[in-house]
Amino acid sequence: MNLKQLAKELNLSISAVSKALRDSHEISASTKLAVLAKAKELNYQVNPFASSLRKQKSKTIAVVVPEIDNIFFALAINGIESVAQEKEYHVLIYLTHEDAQKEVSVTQLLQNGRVDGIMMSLSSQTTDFSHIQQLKEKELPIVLFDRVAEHINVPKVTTDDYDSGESATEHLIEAGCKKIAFLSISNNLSISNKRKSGYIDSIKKNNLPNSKNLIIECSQDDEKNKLLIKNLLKKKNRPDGIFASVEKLALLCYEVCDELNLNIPADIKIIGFSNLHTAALLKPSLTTITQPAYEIGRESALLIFKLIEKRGNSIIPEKTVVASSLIKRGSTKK
Amino acid sequence: MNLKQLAKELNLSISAVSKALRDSHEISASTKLAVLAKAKELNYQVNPFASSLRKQKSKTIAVVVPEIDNIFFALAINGIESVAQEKEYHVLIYLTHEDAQKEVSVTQLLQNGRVDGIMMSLSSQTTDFSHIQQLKEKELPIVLFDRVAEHINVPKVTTDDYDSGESATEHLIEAGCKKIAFLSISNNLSISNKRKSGYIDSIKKNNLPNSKNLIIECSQDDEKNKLLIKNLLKKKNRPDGIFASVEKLALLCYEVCDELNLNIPADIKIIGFSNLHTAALLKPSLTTITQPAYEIGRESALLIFKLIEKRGNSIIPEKTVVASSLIKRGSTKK
DNA sequence: AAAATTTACTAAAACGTTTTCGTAAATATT
DNA sequence: AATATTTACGAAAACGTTTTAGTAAATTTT
Repeated sequence: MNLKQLAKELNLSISAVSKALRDSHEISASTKLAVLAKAKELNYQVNPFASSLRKQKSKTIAVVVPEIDNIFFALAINGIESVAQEKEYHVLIYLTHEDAQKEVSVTQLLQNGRVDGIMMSLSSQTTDFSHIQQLKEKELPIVLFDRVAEHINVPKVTTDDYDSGESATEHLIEAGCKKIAFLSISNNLSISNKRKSGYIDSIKKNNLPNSKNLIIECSQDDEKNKLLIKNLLKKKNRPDGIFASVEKLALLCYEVCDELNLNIPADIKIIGFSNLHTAALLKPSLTTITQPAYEIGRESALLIFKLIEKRGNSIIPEKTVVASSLIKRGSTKK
Repeated sequence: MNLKQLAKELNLSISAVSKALRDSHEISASTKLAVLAKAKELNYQVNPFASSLRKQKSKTIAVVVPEIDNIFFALAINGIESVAQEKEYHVLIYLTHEDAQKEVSVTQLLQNGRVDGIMMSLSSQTTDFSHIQQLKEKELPIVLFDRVAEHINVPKVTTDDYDSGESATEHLIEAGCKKIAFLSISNNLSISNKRKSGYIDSIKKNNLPNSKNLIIECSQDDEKNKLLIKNLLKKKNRPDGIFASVEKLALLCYEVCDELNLNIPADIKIIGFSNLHTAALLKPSLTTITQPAYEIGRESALLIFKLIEKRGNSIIPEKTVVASSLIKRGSTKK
């Protein structure tokens, strides 16, 4: 069922029917009624490709994320989808699996008009940002969220990573920690680095030991990460507090403490960025910096639609920050 | 940059260029080379809408799920995406948020050719399946996964819910439980009902009390669910084992036991369907029936592509079952 | 050497919309 | 009543591809 057939049924021209369907003022009320009725009767639906081809609009946005089996990204996508649904847009999902090359190829794939905008969270392996710059130059709307590239002037939505890094560290200090380690996930990632800066500055401010040995550079390989953490905690003068920059590192700490028979929080206190539903159910419950993942998703989506619908005058903020919240639980009890 | 411009640059006709790009035998090797080179130089990319319009193929599949911030669906989507990437297909995501009405409207939305196939996991509120039947009649390929409708003859991919229900119950019995409760999530859901059947049959086979009072019908409202569970465990002759049909109900049990000061597994043993990363980190660690979520996603995707690429002869299995595995942990220790 | 076939292309239609432009008829203005 | 404007529609172009049908020229077959 297409416009041609519908028009024939109605004894009208294709253009009249098309106009009637989008409520054009050129069409009389009675004709509109007839068209709507017939369209419903015959279950007419606009062909999206013909429409997109003609209008040069896809009514679709892309979400490019490193992984989806990570509650943060799942929640962010949830937020994005909620806005897309309001705007009657469609959402395409692409996973990079932390592979910079795949990120580039997806980015190139999306430059053919398939989407009206792209929302992306960078892979931890991405060190070159020219593919992002390219989108910018092609004037394809893009918003980076959470894992952003600092020095590229595209709109970015993040949480207050530096501040949260500071307050997480302060919280450990208040809980009595004297020697706090920081678990970094990747030197490529803005989130990791900003959280680290917050940590370092807080350590300095409080005149605590600011040793490079206390900053552990972890990777995507959890076996290796576990070994790194184990070695850290096996040392004679091991730290009495750990600040994990991402969820999975905090969980690895729990595993290692189990294996080394270290008591949390008596022997060592742990805090980590996390959106884990079960943080409160762990023993001890895990003190977290909980990121506003859903809101970050929503904010990013609202931004991308601002860019898509942009009229000359509107101002798009380059940075949007949605605050995280520190949720104190058992793992940092005095 | 489109075919027209590219053809002009090459002093060729549009059709020659189009054919060269898809390696047609009608075009000489030298011309093909020239076309490929120029296309690369000018960064020509096929317009997907023009192509889809002409070919009546979208190169896109839709995934319709009740929620995404649920590790099971996240993993399933991961599996689906891996196949889609291999096939160079695009993946659209739609969330129904357990709303039957939204499920119907999404289904209708997708009947205009936007996708070549649909993979769906039903909402817990869905009781009428005519929208699925409609897809079937429109010959729009559809595969149901995990949460399927039993009596509709479309391909379905699930785990061995009945068998797993049985073995979960047997496991509790072997661990010494004499009075086992089952937490159902929705009477509309095949997964819940099949797991329940496995439970009931196992209970009967072992001559244990088969009381309706031991089957708790939970809902989407976690406050209410918690109350139901609390009431169950407050009873004088409370059960000594609980089989939670879905992850979140198992977690609620942990919360309730905490609040009621019941010791797991001494006072009560718990087993639940779950894909939780942190199952092993809970105290005690949670015994789970772990579903092959990623594989279910992959299988469903492979099936949808079989349907999409269907040649008259190929046979599509109506039921595909991927086995779950029982992972014994602390919550069911003798 | 004539006829048949193959090669390598071009022209044009088709996919189904949307939108611009044109125009009779109806209505309003002077 | 003559002119201007509005109403309500239709024709046709355009979006960018893919594919069918057609055709000179080159090659092969008889």
